[in-house]
Amino acid sequence: MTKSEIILFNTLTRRKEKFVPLKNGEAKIYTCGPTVYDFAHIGNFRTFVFQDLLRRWLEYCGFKVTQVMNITDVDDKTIIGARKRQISLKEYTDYYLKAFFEDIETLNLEKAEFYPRATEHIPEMVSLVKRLMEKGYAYRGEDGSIYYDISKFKNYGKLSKLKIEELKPGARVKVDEYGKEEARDFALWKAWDKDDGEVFWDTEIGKGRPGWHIECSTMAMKYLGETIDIHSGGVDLIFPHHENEIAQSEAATGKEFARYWLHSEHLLVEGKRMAKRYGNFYTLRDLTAKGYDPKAIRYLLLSTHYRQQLNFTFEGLEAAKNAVDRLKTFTRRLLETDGKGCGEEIRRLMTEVQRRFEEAMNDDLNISVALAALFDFVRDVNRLMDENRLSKQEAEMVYSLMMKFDKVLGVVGEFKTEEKLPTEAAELIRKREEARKAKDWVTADKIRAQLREMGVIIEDTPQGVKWRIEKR
RNA sequence: GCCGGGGUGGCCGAACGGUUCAGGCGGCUGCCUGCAGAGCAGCUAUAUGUGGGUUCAACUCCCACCCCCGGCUCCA
Repeated sequence: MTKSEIILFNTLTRRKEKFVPLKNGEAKIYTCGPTVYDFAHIGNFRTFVFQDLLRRWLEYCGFKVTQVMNITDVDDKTIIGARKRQISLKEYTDYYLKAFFEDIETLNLEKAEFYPRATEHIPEMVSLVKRLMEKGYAYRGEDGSIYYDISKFKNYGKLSKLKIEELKPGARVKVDEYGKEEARDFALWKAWDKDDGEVFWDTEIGKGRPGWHIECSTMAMKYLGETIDIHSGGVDLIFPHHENEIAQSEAATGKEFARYWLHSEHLLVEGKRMAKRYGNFYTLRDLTAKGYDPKAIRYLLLSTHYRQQLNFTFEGLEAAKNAVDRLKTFTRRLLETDGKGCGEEIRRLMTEVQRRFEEAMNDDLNISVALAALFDFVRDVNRLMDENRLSKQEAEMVYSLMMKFDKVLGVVGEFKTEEKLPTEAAELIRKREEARKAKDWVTADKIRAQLREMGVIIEDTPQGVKWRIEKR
């Protein structure tokens, strides 16, 4: 574990706080996941990548992380979607859930320990709703739905810093649409109506389906306990979603629900809010289909501090790709290095970069500063290699360090040194060398182009010709 | 209307009351190279939305204004 401590910005207090987990050395985190009604878009992934970075940083620091990411597979959008396609809710959400898991892998997100689905936790939700009714926090509305009476929860608004009284005149509050007593109350359990079709559960509290917020309270407590260390999601979830989760959970248990609340800012695309009507709405698949490298996308989403709005542009994506290439090229070069050795200097540089990287990340995941430290290091070590002053053994140490950093960043990946060169490529390289010896540059360049077509990249260096296979 | 966040070089993006404005990307020049690639070195004019103020010193603090983004029960 790193000696210095992790500082995180807690939305609850609106200040940076030292992270002290409930249980020494363990971090229990709940990260709000996707509603599986469509392919997730890059805005969603900005948040998921942030949550991944958080998780990886905690692990780097030696914490045993238990992460829960919920899967919302029953709500208005999923029900409507399934109905449009005339398939069951499960069939519909399974499809998008599978796609989500594929996307997670594409973006190199570490797997959470649990991905609970709302529909698989109905009994637990029902019992939480019952508990809230027994304690007098919930009531049944005229329509048969069960609502949470926010006036009963004295701390309502503590996360979003909204005052109940000021919620009322809000322009977007639809009054009297349902059978709630107060427009601001929210549904714990929605009574079945004909638009729900076959989607309902017959339970002790009636025929219907759960409200949105109850799943998170229920599943967080089931897998992580009544008080969790960190809860996170996009800023848009602060209100009402997270506020309501607090109200439900804390009313039921009388205990603090989550100690640290972390929220990531939104992503803009070309300076604008991402929306289908602006034509700037992208899923991960849209981008990979255009040929963009997932590692570059990950880097771009990662490289801006999570509490800063991130402006996603194709120019930026191009830049991200080049930055990732620089790290990759550097790391690969380490494997081929066999110089004289520089002794103390490399140790000093390694100590320095680790110190800077860790200090930056510990400060509320200040990734920009951490990356700056990393790139400084890359430049310094490149210079050592240029001067033939890095030994094989030293290069191996640096390579291990790069892998350690990449365990956090997830953009470089391992290099396989013993990739097989196809025999025909080997033959071409031999021919090209002959041509070069004879200073027949035309033939040499032709063969180089030919190899490139085959996906074999040739580089002439003072140490002889080097090749690598570039998969596409 | 109420409440937040932000405006930094060609682009992205840190920092902070005071050493060179970090780092990345792009462009240019040089070194290396048959060329290319990679790398290194240097350059990219007086950067911090505007106008005031505080201070020996402000991008950093204060005031006003302009603009952008967001929250105020769909939303990552």
